[in-house]
Amino acid sequence: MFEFELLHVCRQSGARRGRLHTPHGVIETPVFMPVGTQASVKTLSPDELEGLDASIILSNTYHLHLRPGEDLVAEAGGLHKFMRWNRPILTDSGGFQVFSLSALRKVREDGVTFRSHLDGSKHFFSPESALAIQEQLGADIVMQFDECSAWPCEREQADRAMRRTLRWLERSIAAKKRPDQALFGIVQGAFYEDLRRECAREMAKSDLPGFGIGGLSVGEPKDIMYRMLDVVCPELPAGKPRYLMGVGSPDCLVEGVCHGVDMFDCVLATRVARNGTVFTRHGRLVVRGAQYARDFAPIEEDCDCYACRNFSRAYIRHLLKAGEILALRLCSIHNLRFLTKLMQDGRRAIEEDRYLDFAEQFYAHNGRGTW
RNA sequence: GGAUGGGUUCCCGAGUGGCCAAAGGGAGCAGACUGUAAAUCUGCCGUCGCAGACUUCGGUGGUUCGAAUCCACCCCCAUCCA
Repeated sequence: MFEFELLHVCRQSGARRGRLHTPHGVIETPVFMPVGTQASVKTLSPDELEGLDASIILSNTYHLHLRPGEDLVAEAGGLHKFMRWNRPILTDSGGFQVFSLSALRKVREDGVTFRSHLDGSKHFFSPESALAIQEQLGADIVMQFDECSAWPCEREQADRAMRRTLRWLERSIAAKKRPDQALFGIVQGAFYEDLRRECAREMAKSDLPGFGIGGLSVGEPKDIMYRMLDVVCPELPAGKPRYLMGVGSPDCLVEGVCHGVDMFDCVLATRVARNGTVFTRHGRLVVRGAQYARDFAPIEEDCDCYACRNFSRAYIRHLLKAGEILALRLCSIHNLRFLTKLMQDGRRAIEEDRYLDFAEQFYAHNGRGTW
């Protein structure tokens, strides 16, 4: 029901080309997964996402638990049916929300007590409850409840969070009931190579269908993130997918693939889109900027997305300035298409053993580390 | 023609003797954004500039140590009455 095929490893770069089989269809990897936190990729319909070649999307345990609640989603027939998305879904466990809403939480061994950002009410998440919620939601891939640490992070704290995450993984495995869902562990260890290595090595002992790499892209320099990937990936079984959580920008995706990553998700594309910035092969373009007021060219001349095939920068800028919702949709469509296309092109480059060339060509135009 | 209320920095609008280059919005410009508390947030927003200086609150003149604020006249605007 759930299977990962490692189809090819690029002889030039070591980048991996794979295929992930899930109950709701096949995912070609490397893949970028759009984020639909509250059972919706902001501003877009499922039809539009399919048109963008999104093969899997994310949703979120924490947010859906608070609203509308997993019982309601289950009553609706599960998340796929509820949001009318028939392709695969991955739900994040809420570990990251606990991390990013740190002011409202208290972490202990049994789990985390936190306050809802919506109404201040008190809630408790444990590895078992986070998994139980995800089983009710019914995603194809579910993530373990983990403890994410910050940048920078004291070694002692990083060590504690990493070991706790390992223990929480064991509890998640023990609590898991649905055989049709794939449970991914999440490698932690902050920015300490030995902690990362140890965590990955320990996790690799569990026969998991895939592995998340968490706690990265939380403010550290990119080189440090890449070094962590180089430490972690060799420890993970080659035949299982690796998911770099919360990443990222176009350059991070290109580079992440070089370091052995198969799956990515990030809100950046859709968030910056709503704030008037679009991705292009020549770097980011703040289409909201005054310099585009009379620019009647599309965002990207040869982009096949709906926004680029039909509208000019000047028009989109006008919509942005005027506060029209269409602007947010057009920019989101473009940015997501940019990333899915980037992955499509990357997959072909891997198959043809020229991914390094592909990456270098990308950097030549896009700049390295501009995001 | 008469009565009343008004004219403030791009717009709206507060300010009725010094703490005013002038509140607050809006618009504009720029920046941020990486497992989404985000159609959000931050900064700038009279001119030149390091300090600081200079010009500004319909116009002109006056009172005062000092005026966007008080007085006189004038010009506009709104509403009402003829």
